[in-house]
Formats: sequence, C-alpha cells, structure tokens
Amino acid sequence: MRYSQGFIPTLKEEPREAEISSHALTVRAGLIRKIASGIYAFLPAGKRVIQKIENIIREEMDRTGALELFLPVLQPSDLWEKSGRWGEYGPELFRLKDRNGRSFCLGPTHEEIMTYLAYLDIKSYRDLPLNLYQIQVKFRDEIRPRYGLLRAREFIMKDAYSFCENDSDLDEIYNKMHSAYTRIMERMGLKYKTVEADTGIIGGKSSHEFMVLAGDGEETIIYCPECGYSANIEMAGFRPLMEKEETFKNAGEIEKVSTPGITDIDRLADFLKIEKKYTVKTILLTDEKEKIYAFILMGDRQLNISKAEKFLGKELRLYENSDERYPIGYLGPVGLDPEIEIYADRMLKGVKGVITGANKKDFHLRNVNIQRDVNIKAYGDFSYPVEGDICERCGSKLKIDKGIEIGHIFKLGKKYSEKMEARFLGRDGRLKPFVMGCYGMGITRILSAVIEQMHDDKGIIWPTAIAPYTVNLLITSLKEEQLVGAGEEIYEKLLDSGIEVLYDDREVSAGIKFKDSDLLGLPLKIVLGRKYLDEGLIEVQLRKNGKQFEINPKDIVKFVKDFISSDIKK
RNA sequence: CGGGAUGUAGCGCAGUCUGGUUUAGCGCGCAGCGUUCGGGACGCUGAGGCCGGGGGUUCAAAUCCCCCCAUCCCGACCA
Repeated sequence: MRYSQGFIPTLKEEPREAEISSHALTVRAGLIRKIASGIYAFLPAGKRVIQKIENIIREEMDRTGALELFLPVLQPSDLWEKSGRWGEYGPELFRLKDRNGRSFCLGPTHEEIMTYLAYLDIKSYRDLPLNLYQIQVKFRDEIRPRYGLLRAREFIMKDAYSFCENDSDLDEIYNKMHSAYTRIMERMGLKYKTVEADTGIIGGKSSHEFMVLAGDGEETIIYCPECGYSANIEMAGFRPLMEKEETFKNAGEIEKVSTPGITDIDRLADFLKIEKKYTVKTILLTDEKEKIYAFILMGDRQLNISKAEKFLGKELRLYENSDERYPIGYLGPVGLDPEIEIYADRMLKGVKGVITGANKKDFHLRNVNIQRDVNIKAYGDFSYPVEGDICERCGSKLKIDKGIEIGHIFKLGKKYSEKMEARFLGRDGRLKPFVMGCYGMGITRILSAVIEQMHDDKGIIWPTAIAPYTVNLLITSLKEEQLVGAGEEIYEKLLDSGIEVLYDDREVSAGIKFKDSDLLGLPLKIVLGRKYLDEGLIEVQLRKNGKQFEINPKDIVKFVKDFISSDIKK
C-alpha cells in the first residue's frame, strides 16, 4: 500500500474523551472513528487488524473441527420468549418492531438462533457432536459505553455453540475450546491469564474467562503464583489472612460514642484513631419482595453481593433508602430491627472489642462482641479477597492482577435445549435435549486489549501476527531521485515476496513519517535515507525494542522474512 | 436511571460570569506559493462557523431564562 494513496488519518492530539491509552491510540493512529456513543467505524488499517484477528481465530476454530456459519443479527422475539430471555434480558437488549408490529431484537448473542437451528436439523445422536461458530456483529445497549472499543454498543465477536449427547462429550469439546483459545492468545503474542469465572445471565455450570493482562483492565484477577490457581475476583475462593485472635481482646461493656457526621469506615477509623479492621460494617440488601437482610463484615473488607446471592439463593440489591429506622452510615448489628436476619462474614467469628454503628444517627458503639451481642443467623464467605489472603489449594499468598476479558467459555448444559425443545434421538431410541456449550471471543475487544498491553509513549507496538502491515518502508526525501528509485524498487521487491508493506511515499518531512510510523506501530521500519545515499545501505528498525540494523539491499527480503518467521508462531 | 459537567471551524480550546469595540478568536490540521528536508520545519496568502436545536427576555444574545438533544465523567450493569 502506498501511503499517499491510502486512508490512515492520524491525529497529533488525543481525543478528549479518551481515558485509557488504547482508546486514544486507536483513534490517533487512524484505526477507528466514533460515529455515536459506543458505535465506531473501522478505517482501513483498523479493518486489516480485525481481519487478521479473525483469521487466526478461524484457523484455530477450524483446527478443532468447529464449522463456520453465519447467523442473522435481527432475531425474532418469539425465539427469545421460548428461552425465557425476552423477559430476563432487560433494557440492555436492543428491541425493535417491523412495519407489521412484530418484535425483534438485535442479537447480543446467539444461543436462541443456534438452538433453533439444532431443533430444526439435528435429529440423531449420529449427527453429534457438533460445534458451530460464526463471526458476527453484536449489539448491547450498554448502560455506559466507555473506553472506546472495550465497552462498545456494537462490537464484533466470534461465538461458537456445541451440541453433544452427554456431559463427557461436552467436556471434551470444552477442553478443545480451552486449548484453541490458549493457542489464539499465544499466536497473538499476548500476556494473559485463564481464570475461573462466574456464569452470569447466560447461565450454565462451569466457565472460564481469558484475560489479557493490562494495568487499566476492568476485571480483577486473583491468582496464586505457587500453584497456578486463578479466578475472577467475583467468585474467587480464599482463606482470609487473619492476625491472631488476641488482637481483638478488650471486650468490656458496650458503650455509645458520639461520631457526628462520620458515615463511612475510612473517616470512622480516622476519627477514632483505630485500624479499619476494628470496625464492623453493616450492609442492608433487599430481595424482590423488599425483604431486608443485613450482612456484616470487617471494616476493611468489601461485600461481594454475588456471594451473598448464592448463599441465600436469591437475587439481592443494595438497600439504599436511608431513614430513621435504618440510618445508613450508622447501621450496626446490635439493636437492629429484629425482623432483619443478620449474616456475618466468617472473618467475624469470635471477634470482639470492635466498633459498629449504633442504629442512631451520629452514634457508634464501642466494645461490641459479635458472639455475645449479636444474633447471627449464619456465618459465610461474603467478602472479596485482597492481596495477601491465602490460597485455598496450597496455602500460599494470593496476588492480584488487572485484566481485560476477551474470551469466555461456558458449559451451558441443557438450559436452552430443554426450554426450546431442541432434542435428538439417542442411542436408546429416546428423545433427549442437547447438552450444549458456548464459547465467545470479543474480536474488537482484542484489538483494544492488544494495544492496551502493547504500546509506549510514542504509539502502538503491534505483534507481527496482527499488525495492519508488517513493514513501514519510508524514504526521507522525494527530492532525491536515487531514493525515490530505490524506494520503488524495494517496495516492489517486498510486495513480490508476499510481504505486507506500507510504503510512505508522501511529500512530507521525514519527521512526520517517523512519528506516524511509531504511532501506527508496524513491527519493522525500513528507512531509505542518508545511509543509503552515502553507503548504499538500508536501515531497519524494530518497533518493539528500537534495535537498528544496516542491511545490504540485496538481503532485505531475506531479513524481513527471517524476522517474520522468528516473530510469528503458527 | 440517579449525581456532575460540557457543547463555539475537521481536531484541541479561549470568549459566556459582567449582553454592545468581535466583521467571533487562537493553536493544530487543510489549500496555494516560496524557503526547508532524518524525529510532527518556517514565511506569506487563503478556504472553512446559522456559537448543539427550539422557544423566550432585550433596542441588541455565543453571552441571560425555559425546554429539548447530544457527548463525557462518577455509581448500579456487563463481553
């Protein structure tokens, strides 16, 4: 591609809305442009990256025997009624009506369509197992689109759905998908972690997430450097790191302390000059029937609502109406409305001499002894782990990383096939629902995640496997006929050898070409300039580490090919 | 949906508080000419704005008031 004929509009300044590097760089390097909130156009260079990511995913999916097909974006509501998700999904689902008033949605995912296809045409165990995938645009009306492509409302995803006759076949496909995903990450040269995950609204049994490690990632990963255990912090198991129990001695009689205007743990600890763990926080949750539950935990811990939900087996949300009876900021387990059941985090077992709210505005209680003074309905694990907590498996200390979720695989089981009556005739001659799995991977999200992980202050640093072009060939001046001639010649030579090259033949100063080159981040920069005029040598610079080489023109193709083969894993 | 903010040239912004000296500005980018030419050069000339939209107040509105829309930030949701 000749730069002068291309369309790579780069920007010197950062767009105002960009909060994280990948967002700023995708826009600045001319990969994407925003059309509306959470909706983006992909410009030619961005489109090339998308295509490369897709191809790697295709190759790895095909290798496992999965089959590609293409499903509609527009999906009729009746299929969603059948699966029950028309009601469950909520406002995140883009819904619309056709001219006859029939309801449709823009697919946020394709379980319904896939299950319907299976219902139509998979009749016998002889047709199984089957794993079908597509690469398709998806829609989710996110509450808050953010971070460019990382949280967009329209995005591209690969999604695969497997159909099996039993759990062990599902396990086999699941494991194949797991290793295919691993290969995909490796081929793109990404640092990543695979973590155990929550299954969320899609439902099902076990589930893993693939996280690209990045400091600005939205997800928190807890992992054990010793035994390799890693999980999404939402569902991570752990043993709390506890000081010895005598730290909590000194349990005299309860006394009231005046704490005017002190409504949060930080200020409370500050005000009373104690550590946060000597306070106990009380959080009220309600269920659909507006019944209130109290959860208490150590002041320095965060309540994990999904753990609370699992414990009670129902959906819960924060109770936020502060009133006379439940003065938020001054809640406490002692003297709380006896109607409210109190659940205590396991870390509070035997804890005494702590501060709690007094259930009265501007007052807290001192010397509370959990066992003595509080009527605990049950103890459980309701908190998030923190760095330094103990690994349940091996007893080492856990660590925390930030990551971007780019893939998620689930064992769905029969959730959809049962509801949608998608059944096959088994070996025993009886109808059975398919045992399903589903495997998603966010393609536009990978694009962002890669940049988030691989960039410096000058721009993007593409891994060769998915760079829009491999080589940025640039001549420092168009005035020198020798350079123009050599540029043309080398451009042709590289093209003839099947190398993807962006030839910067623009009539702009060399400085601009260098800056744009670093910004766009192609793996190799080949410079024809002084060195060529003086000594007939071509300069080559590696984007990833700045290393420079001087190459004889006759060796340039070999140099580039060697670089590619050493840099791309197959 | 709650809380906060912003909307002025393609991009980044000033001007708004205190209405009129503003023919609405600056930097970048864009076009032409000339000088430059290895890390976002310089000079000159130029194109480009219903100041987000609608309504109102006023002799006079980018500026004051009301409504709407869009965008962004914080929270709950999520690949």
